[in-house]
Amino acid sequence: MNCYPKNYILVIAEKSKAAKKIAEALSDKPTTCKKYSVSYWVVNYKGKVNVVAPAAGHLFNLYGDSSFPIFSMDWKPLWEIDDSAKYTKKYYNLLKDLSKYAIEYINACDYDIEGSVIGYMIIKHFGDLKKAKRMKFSALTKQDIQKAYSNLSPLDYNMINAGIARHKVDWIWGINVSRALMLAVSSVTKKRVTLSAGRVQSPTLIHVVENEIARELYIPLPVYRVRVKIKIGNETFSLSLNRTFEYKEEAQEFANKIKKSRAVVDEVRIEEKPLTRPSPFNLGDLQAEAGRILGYSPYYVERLAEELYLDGLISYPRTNSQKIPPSVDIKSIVNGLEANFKNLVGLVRNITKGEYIVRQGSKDDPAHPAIYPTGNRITEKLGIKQYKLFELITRRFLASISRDAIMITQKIIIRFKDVDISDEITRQKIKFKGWLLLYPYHSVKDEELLDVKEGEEVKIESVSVKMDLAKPDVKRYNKVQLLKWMETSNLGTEATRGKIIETLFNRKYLSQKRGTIYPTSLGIVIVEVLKDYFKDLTSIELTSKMEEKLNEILDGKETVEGVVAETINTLRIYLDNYNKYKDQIGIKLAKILGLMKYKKCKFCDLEAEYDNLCKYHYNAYMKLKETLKVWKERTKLEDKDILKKIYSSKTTGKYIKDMISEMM
DNA sequence: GCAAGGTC
Ligand SMILES: [Zn+2]
Repeated sequence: MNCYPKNYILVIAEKSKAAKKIAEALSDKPTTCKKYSVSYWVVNYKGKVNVVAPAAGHLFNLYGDSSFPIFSMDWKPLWEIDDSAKYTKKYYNLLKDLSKYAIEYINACDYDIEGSVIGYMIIKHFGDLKKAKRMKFSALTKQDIQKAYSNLSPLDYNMINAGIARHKVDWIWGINVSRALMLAVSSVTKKRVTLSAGRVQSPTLIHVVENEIARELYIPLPVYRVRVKIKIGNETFSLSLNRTFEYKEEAQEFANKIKKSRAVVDEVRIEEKPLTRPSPFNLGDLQAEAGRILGYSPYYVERLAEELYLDGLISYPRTNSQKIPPSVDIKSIVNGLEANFKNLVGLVRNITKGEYIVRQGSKDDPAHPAIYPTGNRITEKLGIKQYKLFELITRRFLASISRDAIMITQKIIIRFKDVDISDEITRQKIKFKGWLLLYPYHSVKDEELLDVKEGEEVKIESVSVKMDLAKPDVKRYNKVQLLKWMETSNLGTEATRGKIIETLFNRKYLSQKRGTIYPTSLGIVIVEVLKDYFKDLTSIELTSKMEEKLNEILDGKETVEGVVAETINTLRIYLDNYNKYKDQIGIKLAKILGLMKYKKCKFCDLEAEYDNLCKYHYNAYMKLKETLKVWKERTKLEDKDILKKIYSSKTTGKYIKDMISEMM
């Protein structure tokens, strides 16, 4: 068919892969055409000529001049305003050209608010909104696409407006507060530094900072436990009883009672339990597992997965879904994988006898299924890191369609008759390995069961009291754990979480040591400034409130103008206050950036506020004094010995250790 | 130059 027809229906897809799928669903033999080195397709469908052409995500973005504050912005071609998005120019030009001779437009972008904006902007700038329709599909399968094509709706203005409001709210908050921070510094120092704040990045930074401060102020408290060595038949076991005591005397008293008690095997419980196979990956799970197993950072995983997707080896990776719909032909995917993963395919056939049942996860996505291998064989040579990720995705997919493992657990309940206390010994054995063979990245205990019978006598060999230190309930984060926190806090999307974490590193708000994330002094001060002057931006509630507003727009109860006006009003109040304290903020930031002299804390780069200590080290000192009293009461030890014990514990926070080093 | 969101 002619690549330059006239009077056709222009079908706009969000990306090239989707355009191709749509064309193939509408025709068995779509004509592939190319312009500006971008492929598009011409098909005849139900007697009409359709041209299916791709965008590349957003081709338009918000732009405003460099004034401050700034509340007016316009949509501009992305390639004009962002040097790193020059590649969008060819898609822009293609859609502009193809719009000229179209008589109808169909927005066939992903069915979510961003997809609605992407298609709307293209039709608005190049085509005719009065001749536009929306196509709604939830999977890029032939049936879904054909069904969607025959049930076209008018343009979904509520969704478009919700998307536009999202762009504007983020832009207004982000650009203005970022400029406020930078201008505060430059007005005091005449120096330009890049600083930023935003709806997603700022609550994420604050979470790291608050977590870190709590962790570095941690002081373990002593607890006492009773350990019992017992003998059943010829075998000895060591039990650490669950009960904990604050005071050594209490623990000793309890230990004496145990020592005098008789003991017996009260019950032997043997159970068979499935160890459920995992669901297929969504992007967050893939980033978590690739981090845990391969040591890759979340953003790197997203980039590699994108390449595998473009190579045609895996399905679309930026998805939240853990489900694979029945329209996906699992059998032929497994057959296809045989070329590159002969052993794994052999294993999965063996385990399942060729009957594959996907273990569907609970999470879903409006536009895409879970990540799975397409079954295409590797044609171009993959780098080793890419190959490892592909193998991980393949193994996870095969595990998800295989069978649950079966575990046998044995619980031996030991009862100390005279004190009426029970404890247990547990053993577990793998009866059927199932998916564990395909996805061998969990250490699952496989032990022999014990030959112990109910009513058997238990000999108490020895009883002792041991001091333990309580474990902290705050843990430092690595990138993957931070990304998972963002996910559960509903911050960012699949495509942006990894990138936003990298932004916090690029701003030098965060640093990393052996994989563990620490906030820098600059990060800590940025958090202080945001908490004092732009409180809304410090909370994840800004996102949930925004989403409520977007839902109101979706329900037709609110408008873009209303939401934008509300944002501006809130921000204006903050900015009025900011103007009063601008120099103070600038000085505070300039100091930590090394642009002004100041008196540093004896132990860190923050400003000394209490004699020669920053407020965090001062807090550490106060807390240590209080905790010392508790320790003394419980252990009856000398201060010096207590400090030594606290200092030598791995769990003690750094601020606390700094203060102890001062006192010893 | 600065956000967050698409996609490469
Ligand atoms: Zn300090």
